[in-house]
Amino acid sequence: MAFVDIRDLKKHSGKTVEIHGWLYNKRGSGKIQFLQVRDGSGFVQAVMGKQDVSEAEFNAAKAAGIETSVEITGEVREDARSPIGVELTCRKFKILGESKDYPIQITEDVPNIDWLLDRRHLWLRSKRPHATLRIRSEVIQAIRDFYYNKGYVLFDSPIFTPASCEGVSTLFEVPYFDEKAYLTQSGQLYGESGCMAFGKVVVFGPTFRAEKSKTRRHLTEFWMVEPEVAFLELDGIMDLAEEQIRYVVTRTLERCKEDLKALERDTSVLEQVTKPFPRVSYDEIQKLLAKLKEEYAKSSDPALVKLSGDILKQGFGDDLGAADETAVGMHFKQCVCIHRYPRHVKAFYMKKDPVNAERAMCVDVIAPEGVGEIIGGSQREENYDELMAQIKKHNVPMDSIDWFVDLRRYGTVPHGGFGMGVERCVQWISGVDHVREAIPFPRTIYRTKP
RNA sequence: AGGGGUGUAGCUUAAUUGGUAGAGCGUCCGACUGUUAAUCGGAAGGUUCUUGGUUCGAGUCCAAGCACCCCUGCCA
Repeated sequence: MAFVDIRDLKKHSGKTVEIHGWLYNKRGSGKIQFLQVRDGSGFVQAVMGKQDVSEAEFNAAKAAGIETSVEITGEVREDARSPIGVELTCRKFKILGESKDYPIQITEDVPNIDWLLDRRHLWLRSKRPHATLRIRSEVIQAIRDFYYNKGYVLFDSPIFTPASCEGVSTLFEVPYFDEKAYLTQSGQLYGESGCMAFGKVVVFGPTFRAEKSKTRRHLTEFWMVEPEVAFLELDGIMDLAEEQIRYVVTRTLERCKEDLKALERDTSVLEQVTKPFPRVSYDEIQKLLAKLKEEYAKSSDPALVKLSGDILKQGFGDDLGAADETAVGMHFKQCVCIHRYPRHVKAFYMKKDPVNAERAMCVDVIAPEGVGEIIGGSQREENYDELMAQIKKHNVPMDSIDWFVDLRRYGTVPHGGFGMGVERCVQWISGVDHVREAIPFPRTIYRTKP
């Protein structure tokens, strides 16, 4: 007899089937045992009456601890009390692997996240990480399908790189035979060479940042999707970013209903993703923020008054701060594209705005609900002389980037792309508080284990 | 890197002015044939983060250290 996935049990109503899995929870008496079994596809209750099985089987079930792995044969029976509509009447029960004193309990008193992350290899079995990581899986598959269906070539960039792509951020240095290498912090420069060969490429892989960030938005190792397209200019880049986010969110809403429900995610803001994203320039956003700052200062809500104090802290001409992004998200209640930031706060490879030399042809997509920046992108500087000037200005070491400059020497064209942080996207969609819940084994400044 | 905070049983936590470290959950034992985070009865479980100091007496006060969390900055 073949094992049946718990999610498919309803199709076998009235029949005798075999399932295997782990005891998620159980309760019972001297005469009946209620065994909650999970197999990764779903949860079902197997009901074991004392007369249904041998005495040895009954006693084994009674003594089994949480997370014992089991094989159960039983009849699938419809029951209105079951959350999945069916139960199993247990006929045979076999223990595959014992489990005593399982450390993680099902409880209202949620242990702190650090304690749980120390046991992440086990915590993965619990409902909350299970739902979050299923959403992650769907998000990643949606991203891959989106680009595949649009004819993009999947273009893998190297993990070992010679030096900084952006010049400023801290890189992880690793010994590389007799030399030094660095773990990539972006595949973009390689993506740019890819798009000159294939037109439309997408880089999708892990990236590493050695910044000592200690916030709920940062990881030292995270996954990034980076499309790069030849002949695409800033408006087209915003179109692509918007279309991609819309596709990923609507598809996850459709296909992960149960997981979102398990996480008690209010999806009303996510559903706004079908509307066009407001596109606001940096200069316009400054005016809006000044207005919001004034408005929030008068609020009776102390949280808004505090936020008001933090808005526009950075001053005009500087990058936006976290409070600014929160205020923008609160105002629009959906994703917003902010474009044409001051050039001096952005990376060297971004194209100068032909209308205002102080501005860069770039765009950040800010997600609402306090998640902040999930996409950063730009049209790239395609002019050789302009690019060289920027490289010098930013002190990018020429000997590690000379190959990149070749792209402007041999048939340069307008082009651009963006990077989206997969974990931040998953964090937003699933509504989990911390980006570390959005990846199976998070790496942060103080955590490389398990 | 800067600012703020926390550390008591496996987990969540209480402990008045410095005066016997207590509870809920989990675990173990027992009861219960319809429980859904079951219920009821009982038991075990503590170097109060570490070291030093003040005191008749320290979970509580002081100092140093360790660990982690949150926020800011950097970014995705």
